[in-house]
Amino acid sequence: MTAAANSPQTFSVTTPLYYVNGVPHVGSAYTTMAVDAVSRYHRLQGHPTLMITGTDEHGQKIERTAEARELSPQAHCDEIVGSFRDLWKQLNIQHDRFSRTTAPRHQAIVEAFYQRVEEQGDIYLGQQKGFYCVGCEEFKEERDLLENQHCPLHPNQKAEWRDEENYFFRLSKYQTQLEALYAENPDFIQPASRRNEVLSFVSQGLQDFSISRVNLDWGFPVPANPKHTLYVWFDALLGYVTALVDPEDEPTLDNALKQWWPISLHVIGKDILRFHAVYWPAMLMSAGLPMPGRVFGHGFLTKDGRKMGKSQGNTLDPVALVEEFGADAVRYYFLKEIEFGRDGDFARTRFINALNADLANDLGNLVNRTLNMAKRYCGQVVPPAGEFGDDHALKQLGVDLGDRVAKSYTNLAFSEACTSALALAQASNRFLDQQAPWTKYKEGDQKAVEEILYAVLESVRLVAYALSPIVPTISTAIYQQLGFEIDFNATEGIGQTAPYSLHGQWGALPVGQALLKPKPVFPKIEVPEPEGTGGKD
RNA sequence: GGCUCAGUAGCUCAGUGGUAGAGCAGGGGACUCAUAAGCCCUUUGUCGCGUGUUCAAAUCACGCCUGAGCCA
Repeated sequence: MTAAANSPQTFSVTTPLYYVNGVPHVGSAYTTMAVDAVSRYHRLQGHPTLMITGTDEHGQKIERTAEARELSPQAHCDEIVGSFRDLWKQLNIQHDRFSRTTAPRHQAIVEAFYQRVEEQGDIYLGQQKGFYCVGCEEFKEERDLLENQHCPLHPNQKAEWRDEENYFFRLSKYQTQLEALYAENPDFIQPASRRNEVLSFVSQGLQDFSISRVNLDWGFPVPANPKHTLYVWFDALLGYVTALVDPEDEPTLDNALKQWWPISLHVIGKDILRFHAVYWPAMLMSAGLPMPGRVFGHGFLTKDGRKMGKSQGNTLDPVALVEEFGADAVRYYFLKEIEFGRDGDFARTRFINALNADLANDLGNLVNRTLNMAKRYCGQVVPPAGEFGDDHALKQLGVDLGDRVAKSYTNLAFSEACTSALALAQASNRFLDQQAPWTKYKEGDQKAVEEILYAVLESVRLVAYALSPIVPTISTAIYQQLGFEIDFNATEGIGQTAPYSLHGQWGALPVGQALLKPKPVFPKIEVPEPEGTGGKD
């Protein structure tokens, strides 16, 4: 086992590789927005950052879905992959890599990895009997099935009886090592509630799991025996490794691992925790690779308090949502209103309320009123700062905002980051009303007006910067109105043009900088008609 | 069935021994730089139910109810 190749500052992070059974749902968007936000934060810090997303395209379920659509599996996948790419573009996701498990280079990595595991004696041929749910791509215990062998998660599909030869991975061998991993790295699985789940699962004893299927063509053949097709999860997890290979490099394990391994953080939905927190580390142990830094299992989304699902007719289309409200609104709602790690709900009125209150009223209007005053009272340039004591209402909050927010982003506490940033905007509104620069201006106290406006403009800047990983377009609009030529959506160099070490501090706004004409950065969302289906029953 | 977590104002949540808080929504007021916005004030709670421990419990213990999750 080699030492970690990447430096402590390097940050590599993944979303799951999404299963292309259908077009992306809002849960995938949620994970991806969170990963994008934390990646953007690390780029601001100037850390070498690699943000990985992609798609998982093999398995029986894909094969059958494609068949039902009268398409080849590859044609089906290509089409769905397109809809993922489109959505990420609409949501302003800055991924560095998009890993597809059907890529030929992925096969090379999978074979190399398989060989290492096999050389460890961790793969053997065995017999697998049981009911198989194609929906889950998993064998089920009979007691876990409903009547007539229907899977509870896929009640419209009957689990299929299988009695077949499968290759197995010797997971049982790694029980002790896994338990040591969890004990030595208490933060390996987050949040803590998820960690407890995994601990209790592992403590019950680990069984080897099957890593191949017969009667399935859509996947990679098992190298030692092409009659078998590699189990979709075994190949999907390795998509993270494939993603690390530079596009111009040969797809070898060495090339994959040289710069970005180990992955700093895997962000996943809680449904696939076991694969990432148990199977995946064991596979890596077998292959002799260093462990990833963290696995974070976030919560699920509901809509109007109910589970989402096509069969219930209760879905939330992320594409429609972005088209209606824009990327920043969607990003802000999910990252601010839901504590990352817990389950959360989407409700339209709550969505509109939150955005109007925070982005339009507290922040947007603050920017607007302040710039208007700077235009009117200070010749549309950043006025002289004057001297601020440490007891200054805004400076007091502003001086450590950068550090607090940094901590929040590191912990994936996006909601907390937003609340901290917003607190400065709210304090600024209060400050303006207390100081009433419009009155002081009429009284001819120009110096006081300038000091007040500088403090507020600087606060606004700091808030915009702190929120930029979450609402990059709004932050850019604010920054540009403040006279900066900085674009938080620029794909390169943001860590140099707007480094955290400078812009994350109080006082980075240059005196005399020319301001632009104020223009609303986030128009208030008008509610059409309160008519209709209220909470009556 | 076993284990875990949650149940606090209309909504989202904080509060882990000293008789309840925040944000949003709702109501009222003063102001005017502003996206009718911001500011100030403000209504509402058997803190899921019951029993117990304690001078004192939302907070501890036990039981129950409801919801969510894990148990390959």
